[in-house]
Parts: sequence; structure tokens; C-alpha cells
Amino acid sequence: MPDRRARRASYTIDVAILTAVKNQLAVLLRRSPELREKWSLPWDTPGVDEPLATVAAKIAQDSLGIAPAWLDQIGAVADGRRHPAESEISIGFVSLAPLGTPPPVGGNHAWFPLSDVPQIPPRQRAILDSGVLLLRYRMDQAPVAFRLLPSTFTLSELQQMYELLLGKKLHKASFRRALQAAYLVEPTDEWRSEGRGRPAQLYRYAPRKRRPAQRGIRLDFVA
Amino acid sequence: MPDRRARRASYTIDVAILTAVKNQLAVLLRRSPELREKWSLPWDTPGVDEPLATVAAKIAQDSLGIAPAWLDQIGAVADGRRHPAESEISIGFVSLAPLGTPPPVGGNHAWFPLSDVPQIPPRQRAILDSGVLLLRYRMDQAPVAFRLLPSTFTLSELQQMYELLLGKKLHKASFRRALQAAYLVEPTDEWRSEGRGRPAQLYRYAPRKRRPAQRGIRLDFVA
DNA sequence: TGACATTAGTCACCAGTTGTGACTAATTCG
DNA sequence: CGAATTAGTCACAACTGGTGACTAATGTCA
Repeated sequence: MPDRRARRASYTIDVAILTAVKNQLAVLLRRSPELREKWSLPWDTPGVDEPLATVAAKIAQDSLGIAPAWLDQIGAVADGRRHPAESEISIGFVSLAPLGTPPPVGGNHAWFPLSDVPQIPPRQRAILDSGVLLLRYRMDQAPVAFRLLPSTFTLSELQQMYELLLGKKLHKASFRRALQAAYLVEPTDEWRSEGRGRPAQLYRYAPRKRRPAQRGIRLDFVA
Repeated sequence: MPDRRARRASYTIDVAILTAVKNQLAVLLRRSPELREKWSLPWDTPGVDEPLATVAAKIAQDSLGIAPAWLDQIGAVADGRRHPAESEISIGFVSLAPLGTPPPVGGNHAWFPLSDVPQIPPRQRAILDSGVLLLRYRMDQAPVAFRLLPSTFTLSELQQMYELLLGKKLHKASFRRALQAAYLVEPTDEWRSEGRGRPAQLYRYAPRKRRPAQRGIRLDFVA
């Protein structure tokens, strides 16, 4: 067996780091010299025996300059599609960066709106697409939207974030009613005046325990 | 680079194969001589460049004697927990076997009810647990329950399967109403008399297109 | 200064969905 | 025959979610 320190795993971890830029979802890409200046998702081949999530967090941290606000594994991919490393398999992660995070200076990283992603290695393209799907999917399972916002925010900002992530418009009254029922936020005593219009009250994320939502049977899959 | 034919991947694929046995979820374990007769999930180290799902299906096929009724990837695990192979990572899959599938003769495989699983390698235990969670989770996204039943079945049987998989009782009228709304089954002209009581009509799985269920906003996660 | 545009926040109604108990139907058993 | 058993349906009450219209508080500009 080779020397432990030098030994690298034979798989890569690839992270799709997302955030909101100008009311659009955007992904962080890097331009690596090793790849003839082509764009790609941040990735690495971890050392052995490191927990996968730790490695993924480190990759995100290095690319952003700060810790990611959220992280989840997508799964492993090993189709024939090519990957920058000649790795057998890649394990994809999705991650969120807080609103307004600039990529670290140096010019190697940049945000690209999802509607305008340049060419990246095919396997990474698949990871990115799955990542966006998983994110949408996790929206009603984890407080994803709050991770993107600053610690206090107006309800309109929160609603906009939900609309952005879900990709559809929500009705104001319905949104607030659902929020109320979920006991997820509490008002602060501050208000913010945003140019014209009535000032909005600021809220903070403050989840409280509740009965675990015993909903009925739903057979809603597209067969 | 080593010879291609002989080369094995440095990761394993581990499959949690589930079915219903006597109104309980059960998992298929095998006893391998290489592991001092301990029980474990079926697993293998695939050759390079094989699609993961294909390998997983082959593992299930070999363990069951027949093709699995359903298969889905859980994700990759690489915590410190031990695995029979000294592999860096394992990629877990869940799979379903049709109701009443006997394990192949030879005495190396057996079904164990989930309430009574013997000791298996820790990493596989984690895979099994995640698999059951994922299965429950996929219930309202894919026609999982139908895969376990024979091609025709009574609505009571279908309901029992749902109750088994979801782990909770359902009200008869609600269940049938939801089934109606989902256009998932159609009646055959056969009836089955099951001892005492009124005979039940047999149905078959026959999904039809419908509008893609535009449900409202739900903030239902346990924060 | 006062009408108006603009954004925040609330309300009440209606339509649809879901939980539930009670009902009818068809069979076996004694 | 009647009781027990299982299948299948119905109707009503309670709840949920979509929606338009309303009030509130601010800035803008004539």
C-alpha cells in the first residue's frame, strides 16, 4: 500500500455552489490553468478517509472565501461522460452561498446566471442540473431560503427568495398564511424604509417546535 | 496503468434489497464465506466504466434470481465506518423485490424483517437505514407500491402495501378517493373471493396522464 | 400642501380537499 | 335463516389554499 500522506482517492468531489444574483439563480465556476482556461465546477480529489461532506465544505470554502450556508450531497455519477480528472466516479454536492457573496478576488472564479452557463465538462453539467432539482426539492424540507438571506429580512424579501428558488410566483396572502402556520419567523422591532412605499417590518428566522404535520395520503407523482 | 480487464474500481456498490414478508418490510442479507460467515448486504466492486445503476441491478439480480422491481441510488458514504471490502467509499442503492420472491436456494441468502436485522458492517447499517427512509420518501413520487404487487390486485391489498411502506394506517375512503383522483389503476372484470366476506374486484396498474398537480405552498419541514 | 403612486400588511369569501363515521353489498359459517 | 366478515360507497364537517379587495404608511411631484 502506498504512503498514506501522498495517497489520493480515485474519485472526485464536485460542488455546485449556488446563490441569487440580481433575481436569478447563479452558479460559481472557476477557470483553472490545468484545464486550458476552461470553466468548471470547483472540485477536488480528497485524501482518503475524509468524510465527504467535510471535503465538499472545504471546496466551497476555498472557492467562496467564506463557509457555505448550506450543503447537501446529490449522489455519485459514473456514466461515460468525461470529467476533468480522469476519475472513475464523481460525487456531486449542492451548496448555497449567502446573498451577495462576491467570489474571491484573483479572477479565477465568477458567478454565472443559470440561464447563461458556459460550457463545462459534461459530467459536471449533469451534477449542476441535478443540484438545482435537489435544491427545489429540499425547499419544503429544510429552511433553505433563510440561509441565503441576511439574519434579518422583510417578508417581501423572503417571498422573493422563495419565488426565485421555486421558479414561480406566489400570492402574498397565501405565502404569509403558510409562514404563520409554520412558526418559522418572528418579528423584530425594527422597520426598514426602502425608498417609496410603506416601511416593512424586519423578521428573523426563529423556528419553533410544532406537531409534525400529519398530512393525508397524496398520490401526486407523474406516473 | 494496470491491465484494464483485471482492474477493479476502488469503491463498492452496496444494495439494500427490500420486500414485504408477512406484513413487514424485510431486507435480503447474504452470508459470505470471505467474511467469516457474517451477514452483510449484497455488494460488489464493479469494473471501471460501468454505469452505477447497471452494476447495482446486476447485484440485485444475482442475489434474487430475478430482476429487481425498482432501484434507486441513495448516495455515497465515506465516513470512518468499516466496510467488508477495505474500500474508500461505498455507493448505496435501495431496491425492491416483488412480493413473495424467495431468495435463491443455496442457503447463502435470507430475508430478515427490519425489526430483527442481525449485525452487519456499520457502513452497511447506515445504507440500510437511509434506504428505508428514501423508499418512504419516494412513495409519493413514484409508483413504488405497485412494483411489489402482482399484476392484478385488490384495492385492499394495495392499501395494505401502502400502509406497510408508509408505516401508518390509512382510512379506506380517503385512500380510494386519492387513488381515483390519481388515475393510477383500472378495474379488470375479475373478482376474487378470499374466504369469507364480499369478493373484491381485481385492479391493474394503468396510469393515465393528468395535469401535473399544481399544489400550493407548503412550509412543512421540521425546523 | 394635497393628490397619487408605491409598497406593506390584513381580511374575508369561496372553492376545493381531506378526515371520518355510517351506510349498503356480497359472501361464508353455523 | 341470522351473524360475522370483508368490499365498496356516501355524505357531511372541518380544514386548506387561491384570490381580490381592502387598509396603512411612506415618498413624489405638481
